[in-house]
Amino acid sequence: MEVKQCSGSGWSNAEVQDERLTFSTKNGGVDTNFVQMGSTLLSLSLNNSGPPFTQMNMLRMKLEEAKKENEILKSMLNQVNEHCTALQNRILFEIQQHQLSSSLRNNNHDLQGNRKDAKKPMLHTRQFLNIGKSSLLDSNTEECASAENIEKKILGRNVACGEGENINSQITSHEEAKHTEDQTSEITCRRAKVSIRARSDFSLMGDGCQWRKYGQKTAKGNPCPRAYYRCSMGTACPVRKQVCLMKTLPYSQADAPIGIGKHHVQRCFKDETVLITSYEGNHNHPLPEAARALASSTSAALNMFLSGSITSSHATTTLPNPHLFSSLSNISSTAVATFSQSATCPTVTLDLAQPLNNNCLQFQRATTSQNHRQSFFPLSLHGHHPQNNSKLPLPIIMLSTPEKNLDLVDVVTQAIAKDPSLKASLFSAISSLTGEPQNIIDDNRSQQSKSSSSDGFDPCSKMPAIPPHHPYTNQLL
DNA sequence: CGCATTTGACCTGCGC
DNA sequence: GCGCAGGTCAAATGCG
Repeated sequence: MEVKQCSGSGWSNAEVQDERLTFSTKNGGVDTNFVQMGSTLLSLSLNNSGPPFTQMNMLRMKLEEAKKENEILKSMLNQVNEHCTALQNRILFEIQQHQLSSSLRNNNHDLQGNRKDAKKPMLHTRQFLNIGKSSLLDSNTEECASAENIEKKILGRNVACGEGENINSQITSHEEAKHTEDQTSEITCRRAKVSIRARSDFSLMGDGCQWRKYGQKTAKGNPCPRAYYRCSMGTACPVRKQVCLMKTLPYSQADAPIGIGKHHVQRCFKDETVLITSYEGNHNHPLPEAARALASSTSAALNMFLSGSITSSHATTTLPNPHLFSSLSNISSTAVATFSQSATCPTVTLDLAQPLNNNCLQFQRATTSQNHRQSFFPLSLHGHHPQNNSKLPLPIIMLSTPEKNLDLVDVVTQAIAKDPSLKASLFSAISSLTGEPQNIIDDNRSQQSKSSSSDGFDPCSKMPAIPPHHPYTNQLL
């Protein structure tokens, strides 16, 4: 018996996968040709032919088994990721629902005293929901009932965005409910916006997605036209992207694209080396690896905003994800995320153009006043003062305040004491992240002591941070 | 010929 | 109510 098919480089994949081999035998001049044998026989035969074949075959079989297991694990991981995202979305909207109902209750109470003032906080929520003309809040006497309707809408949106079309199909029996859900789903997917400021030598910011340009407009007072792109990777993908063009060049004159697809030049008006790209909506299709990382971070940033700061109009934190952003900005490997409640929609601005120290966490907050008073709290990520080798590392205020190099606790305590809204906002944000009420100041100290003793603990973790492997659903790219 | 971009018209929201 | 500005549409155009 001789092994008919065994190439010099080894067994073919097909043969190994089928765990069969093909043999040719000659028995008394009668060629039995190719006989396919089971793996057991094969193993015995190979044992007769020598140890190298047996080991190689065993290794290949193990490799195939590992591959199969890997595939199974991959699919399991994808499922877990999807479920995780669905749960995250559910939590977010439950929080929003809670905040909205609280706000409505407050409004109803305030309306008895001053209706105009009571309308203001609702405006943000309403704008966020984009209820617009069909406002459920127009009637004073119906506000309680309207609150219930809004909550239903939010719940429907929760289901729509968190669990996708499967859940949608479960409630098709109620046509009106489905219509409302579709609307609210669209609302959520379209209204929240993530803007990225990135310093780049290239004319295009490759994000791994395919975009189709559908419009261009020149903004008043800005010589740079703004271009509008629609995601063309999926059918009817709702994601849109807009950029400010430095100049209107034909594609042939533009720099070579980094990613897939073609884009126009897009620059910040004040700084022509800065690209400003705004994303809006959620992809309804799987993303390529290149786009997934950015999508996960932008969605994480937005989740931070939606989960903890929906009632505040402006707040900033830093997203420490150097691997992700290094491809987008050659200056800074951190992103300063600015959360703002604009007139039209909540916006998260990831500023990669700021020349920040990589080891610094910047926390910025502004009041809800029109003046947008801002406080900067850049914190050392590694928890120690660069000029102080204290064995007990404490984050230090290093910049932007007159009280330079004061202990974080002292300065934050002062800042919180001076600004009740900051205190409330911090409390809300931290509570939403940890799921439990917290004493900010006390926990700050305890966390710092924890951080000094635990490996890999990031002082940022008390701030909204990007999960290491955020699923790519709920993307914003 | 098909696809992507361009560009003027149209729509919509907001401020006065 | 009106005008403005931003956003979108869709026919025209260009390119491979």
